[in-house]
Amino acid sequence: MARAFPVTEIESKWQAFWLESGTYEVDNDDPRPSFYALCMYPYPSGSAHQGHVRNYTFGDLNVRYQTMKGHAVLSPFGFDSFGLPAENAAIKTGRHPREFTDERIEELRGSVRKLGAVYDWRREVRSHDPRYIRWSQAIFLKFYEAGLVYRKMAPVNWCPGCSTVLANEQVLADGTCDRSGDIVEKRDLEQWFFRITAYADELLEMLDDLEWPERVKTMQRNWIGRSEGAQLTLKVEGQDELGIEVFTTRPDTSFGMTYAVLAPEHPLVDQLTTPECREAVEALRELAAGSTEIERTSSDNKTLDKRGAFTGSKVINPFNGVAIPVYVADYVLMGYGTGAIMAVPAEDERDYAFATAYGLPIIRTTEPEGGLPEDFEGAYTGGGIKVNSGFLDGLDVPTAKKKAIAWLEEQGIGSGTVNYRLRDWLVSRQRFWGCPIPIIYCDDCGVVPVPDDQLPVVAPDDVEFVPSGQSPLATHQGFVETLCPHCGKPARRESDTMDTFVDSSWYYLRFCDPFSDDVPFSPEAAQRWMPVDQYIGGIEHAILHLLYARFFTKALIDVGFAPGIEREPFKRLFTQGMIRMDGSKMSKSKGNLVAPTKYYETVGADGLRLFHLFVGPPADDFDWTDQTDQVIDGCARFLDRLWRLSTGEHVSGNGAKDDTIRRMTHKTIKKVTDDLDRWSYNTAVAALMELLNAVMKANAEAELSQPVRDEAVDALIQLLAPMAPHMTAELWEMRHGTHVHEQHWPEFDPDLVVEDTVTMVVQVNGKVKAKIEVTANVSEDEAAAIALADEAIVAELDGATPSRVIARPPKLVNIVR
RNA sequence: GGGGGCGUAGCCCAAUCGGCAGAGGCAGGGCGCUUAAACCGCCCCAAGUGAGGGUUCGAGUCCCUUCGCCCCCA
Repeated sequence: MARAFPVTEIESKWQAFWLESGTYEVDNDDPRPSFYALCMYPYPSGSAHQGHVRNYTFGDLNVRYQTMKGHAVLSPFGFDSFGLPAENAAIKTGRHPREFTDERIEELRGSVRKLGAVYDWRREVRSHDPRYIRWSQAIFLKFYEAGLVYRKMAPVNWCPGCSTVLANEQVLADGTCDRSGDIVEKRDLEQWFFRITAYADELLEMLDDLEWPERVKTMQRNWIGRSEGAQLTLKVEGQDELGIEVFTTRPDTSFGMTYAVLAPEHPLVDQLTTPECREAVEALRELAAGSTEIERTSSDNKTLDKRGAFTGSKVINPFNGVAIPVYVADYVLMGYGTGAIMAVPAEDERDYAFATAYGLPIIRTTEPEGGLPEDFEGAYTGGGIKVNSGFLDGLDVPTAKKKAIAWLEEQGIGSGTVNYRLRDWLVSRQRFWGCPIPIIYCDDCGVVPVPDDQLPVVAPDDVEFVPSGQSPLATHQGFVETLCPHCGKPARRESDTMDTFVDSSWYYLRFCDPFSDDVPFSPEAAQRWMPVDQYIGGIEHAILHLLYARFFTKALIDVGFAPGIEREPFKRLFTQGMIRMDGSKMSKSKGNLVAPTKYYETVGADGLRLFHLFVGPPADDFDWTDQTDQVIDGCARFLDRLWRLSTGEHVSGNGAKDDTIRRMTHKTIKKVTDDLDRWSYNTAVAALMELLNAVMKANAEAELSQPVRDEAVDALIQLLAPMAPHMTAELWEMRHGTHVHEQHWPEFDPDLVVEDTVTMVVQVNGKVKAKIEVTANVSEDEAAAIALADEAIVAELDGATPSRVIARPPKLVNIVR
């Protein structure tokens, strides 16, 4: 479409200005009150896509708005530059991931600048930069020293075809490798963990006070999955020294336990399996090894009858002394609780399904008020009164729980415990393109941390990427072979790298001070800027990234790296909606991207930004459709109209609309300010359009005096400045010779936003019968009196006495006949 | 299976604390401008809020049931 002004020229001009002038560079000793605005730093995937545009449009609006409100706004940018795509590309092309990554960083940085988003580029951080790696590794070792990092055996996804370890996202839903199609197996490897469970309670409790979307908090609560219950020992029949530790959230149902289940990986399986049962148990273990956790725990599993096997052993239910069979079943996971359960089919759905499939007895121990219906089938998981439960009979569920736990403790066979679904964070990745774990293995000295003066440990450049191998690090002699820092003898380096979530768990702290090389960040700088005042990103990071980052902040404080900062890193979180196309998420992998580039040429970054702000509530998803381009043109048209009004001739007017327009201008200032504070960008834009329409019309009809017109136009430009920064900068410069983004955010005159008179609606039985102009401060009694005196109302009532009059001055009176 | 979100003019969306269903945009129509068209300017147009029930003087908004789409978790 033809534009009213040279879009590209103006946008380049201002982008260069913002970069060169350093307007958005802030020093740590800036005297203004601070505001930390942060968008989740991106994986450098090349040129920005619409998701980035949306994200950085919201972020930039915050940066510019808060700057105009007088804050020193910390607005950093960086790159989450380690990760699988670069490594896969390296395998495909033979090029080093660094080259590939650096190119994409250049590309993304360039297209972010084209959007007109402003950052303090001096603070740029890249995960793969040795200066960053050095501190990721130092933090790892500090955590190790503090006991927050440890090693243990854990299963990994192993693809026999590729003879390599796969990340979870490389395993397809059907349990096959995304590259070779082979069935992925589980293999045990010695791996590194972060002890995030040590912070489970704090991570749960501190959620309450965060200004985050409720659903994100709910997701985190569910992920942590705190449950109170009991742990108890079930003694093996005939082998008194042997017992199975089980965890249950329902100790009150113990009298209903009719069998016990071990996870297939449980260490006691071998000992408890009798020779005649061995074959079936082994078959089941193989089945489980080849299944995903989702398959194993899915409750709509139709093949339950094939998913369990009797071990041949029995254990004693300590509550009633009954011997019950021990099964192995894959619906019990080794990672949850103790890896073994007491099964109560009457009161647990999966136990019920299993018991039904295997013909195991079902004993009900809870009766709801009024009893269960005759024909009730399935598990009853609600509350009620205990029955068939010995000394618990007649108690309600919570009381019975307490009493059962007390009894277990008395008997010395169990205790009340808290269990979490949250597990320790496995950070080992058998990958090349990640932050190397700074550990050396020595035959004599064991596990030895790399000394601080030898950090960073950086992956070598002279590696070959072959399609079907392990990480090139593991086979690179120059890397792996080293000397023990303790005894000086030959030793081996750890060749695993860290999960990239480690990098993204502290980058927001490094942004506070990316200049220091003797500390990860100076405590003073972190104290100055933290916590992040507004964090913006996608809902897909609702659980892992945000949980890990919260854990890191707390742990960094506790190990002494970040004294004096708040324990929660992100005070306010906003999660933007997804962009969908043809019903699915717009993404590179779906191949349904609509590149932003073409819009820069036509409607400009300003037009595209305005579209993203205007199309709907920022938190909602929206569909990119055939009509979208027309809506984008509509946004550009609005900018054109403002340009014309601002640069066009003032029609010498009689001032007839002066009062109306002045009031409207000030109301718009109030409305837009309120809307920006509550993330209602779509309505803020609509309010600006409304004002512009009114001003243009009044101006065209010669009803405005120059000062009123100028006041309105200036307000429009200032209010629009955080949304369409280039054009507003140009217009303001033309009008005032100064920079609009350095102006203070406009303030409204309170006298001009309140109306003297209001239209009061009078209803009879809820139906509008009259509209009367009243003074805005009319009292309840006056409003009722005015309403009842109205001609139309008198006629409507026809002499009848109203049974009720509800007055809500000054807007409404409802008369009930 | 569990948790959450969204259903309002042909389309995208407003209605902030329960008070006149309509702010804004797109599409469409009309008029003006034009030799003509585009652009531009002005005007017009339309739903009773997915469905059913309840609470209330009053429900798009609160509660229950139900349908559809989407997201997260299992």
